[in-house]
Amino acid sequence: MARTAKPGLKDVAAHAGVSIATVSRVINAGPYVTDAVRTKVTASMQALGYEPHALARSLRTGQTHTIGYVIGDISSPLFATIARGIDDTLQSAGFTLFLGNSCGNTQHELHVIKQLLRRRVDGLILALADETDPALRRALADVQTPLVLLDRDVAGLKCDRVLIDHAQGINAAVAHLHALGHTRIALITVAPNIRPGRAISTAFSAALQRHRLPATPGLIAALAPHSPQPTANLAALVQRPDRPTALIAGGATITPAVLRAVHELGVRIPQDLALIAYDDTDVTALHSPPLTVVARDVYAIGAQAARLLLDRLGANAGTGRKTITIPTTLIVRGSTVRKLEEVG
Amino acid sequence: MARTAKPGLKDVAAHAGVSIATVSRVINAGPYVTDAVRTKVTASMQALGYEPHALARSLRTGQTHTIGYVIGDISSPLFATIARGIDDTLQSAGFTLFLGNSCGNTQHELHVIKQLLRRRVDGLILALADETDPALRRALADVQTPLVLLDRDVAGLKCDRVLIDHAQGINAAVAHLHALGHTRIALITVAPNIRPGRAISTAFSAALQRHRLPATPGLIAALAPHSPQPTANLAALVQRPDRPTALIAGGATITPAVLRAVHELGVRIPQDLALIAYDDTDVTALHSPPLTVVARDVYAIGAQAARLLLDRLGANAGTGRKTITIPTTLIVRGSTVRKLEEVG
DNA sequence: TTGTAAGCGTTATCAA
DNA sequence: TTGATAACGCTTACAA
Repeated sequence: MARTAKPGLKDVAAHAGVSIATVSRVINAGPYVTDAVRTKVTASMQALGYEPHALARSLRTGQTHTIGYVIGDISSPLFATIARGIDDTLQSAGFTLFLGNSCGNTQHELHVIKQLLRRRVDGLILALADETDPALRRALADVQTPLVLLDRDVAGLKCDRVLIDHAQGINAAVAHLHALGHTRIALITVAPNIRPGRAISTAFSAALQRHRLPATPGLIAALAPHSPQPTANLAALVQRPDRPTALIAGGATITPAVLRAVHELGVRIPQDLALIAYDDTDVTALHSPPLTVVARDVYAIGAQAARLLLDRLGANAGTGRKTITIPTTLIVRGSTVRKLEEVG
Repeated sequence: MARTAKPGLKDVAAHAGVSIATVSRVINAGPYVTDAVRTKVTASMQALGYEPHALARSLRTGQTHTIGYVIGDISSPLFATIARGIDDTLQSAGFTLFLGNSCGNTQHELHVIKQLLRRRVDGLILALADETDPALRRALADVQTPLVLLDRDVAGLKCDRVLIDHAQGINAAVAHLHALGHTRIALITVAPNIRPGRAISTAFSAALQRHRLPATPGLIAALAPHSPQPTANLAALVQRPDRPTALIAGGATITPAVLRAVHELGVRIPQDLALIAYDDTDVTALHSPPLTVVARDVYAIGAQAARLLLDRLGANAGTGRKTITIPTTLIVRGSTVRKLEEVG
């Protein structure tokens, strides 16, 4: 009984005693099909366990109903939530998600993107590892497939984007720390070759200025992802004669690294150092003390990106790039304010 | 200059002044091609920016060089690491990963699996949300595509598997606690409708017996993923007259939930309760105190699963199901043993 | 309302 | 060593 090859349209047609065109019409809910024929064909499909061949269909129609999502660092705490946002939105539109991990390597990233394009994904959602890479920028410029960038800014590339309003959260963070009396505030954030690194640094400097706080040189550090440096960085910061009394860990991947450094060096939070981290995750929420964080609706990042793509693929395509901005907010917790029992 | 449609074999052939068959041979490094022709064709491909159409190729060859990875809970801390293990292994073999998230819903899971099969993935790696579901089991039985199960046990399904040796870690955990003088040990783990839930419960009971410890009823609780119950469960445990002095949180998704409950209830670790959690993640390592954990090589789970699949797809296919077992080890940290300064 | 047949971009078989 | 040509499984004019 075991059929070796999966049944095709032809087999169903033969079984039902109709032409393959008719079967195709039934499958695609096409017009001009008698109810009698429809039920007969449906029965045959069931009987044979027919499953449509998506590849053949795509070859014919030019649409794959797939979206590629490429991220530099799949172990980022944000990744899963963004992916869920994308996936949920896509599923409801009948699209399937294709995942690509570039391991932070731009060359590899380029390879993955190329692979996805060969599979003719209908769209691409990208969180590039390095938006400044010339080869990557050249390659992206040629891409005809709709693109959505996640908090990235590729010079000269016209495409939809979902951006994070880092300034909002960083402003609130600096204001909060200033209000608590901190004047020497340090920042450790990601490298400036992706937008978050630049946006956060810029926003931080601007905020200091606005609060008339000194922008002490050396109090801003930019890190490569998964850098082992936080310990060294933090050690250097803590040993300065004008040691900062507060630190902002600017980036979801930066946060665990900084926390490890904090533990290794025995720095007490918030007594020795007030700490504001990025993103409301298990790591920040379950920390002792719970961390004050700059938070954002991570799920929405994915959902909005998917929506942008679906919009562009739809009939209401529209022209011109669209940009969606996700706000950030400050959630105050114990890492910046001592608990009552500790104060008393 | 902007070509609307991507160039195909035909265009390259015309540009190079050869037949499409020759171009195809060049692309596939086929035999019987003059160097002169090869360079000429290669030049044409470059000039036109030719990219092979993976779908058309797959339709012809019957191979997609894609693997589907379906997981019940994409926000599990294990997911990313497993995916990296799979991806790294696949990449080197020229395969691309297709991601499917079922959100813990079996019906949705079935849909996702069907989608992937329609896209003709060459293999499927599954971490099912509920291995006991009859509809799912029936569907899987019909699948001709190679399958690899991740720590799941579907009755009657013959396929390769990567299993976790939970007994090893749980034994070590119970032995460790017993050695510290604990006699009333509780377990909170995942539901028994997936293998980890059953394996962990069974191993736990067996370990208690081996250590001649009482298997007090009510000290074992099984939870649905993302259940809000841990607080209630833990509260109930802590209020018992014979309250346990130690708790094992059996499952990577269980751990954060239990920690939240611990914090909410103000239970002190390890003074009020010794705690052993699952998996060496940021959450467990950065906790205060750092958690004693049952750990496993999570990356290897993915890597081995991918390897099983590649082996089965290769010429050396072999027959009979293969099972790879990943060991678990106990990493002792502060959540079961007080730090010196706290003791002194 | 249904059937016939062309073609989507490849690979692979056969001749030349 | 190369070229014509038939599939792969499907959708879609166009014919009937």
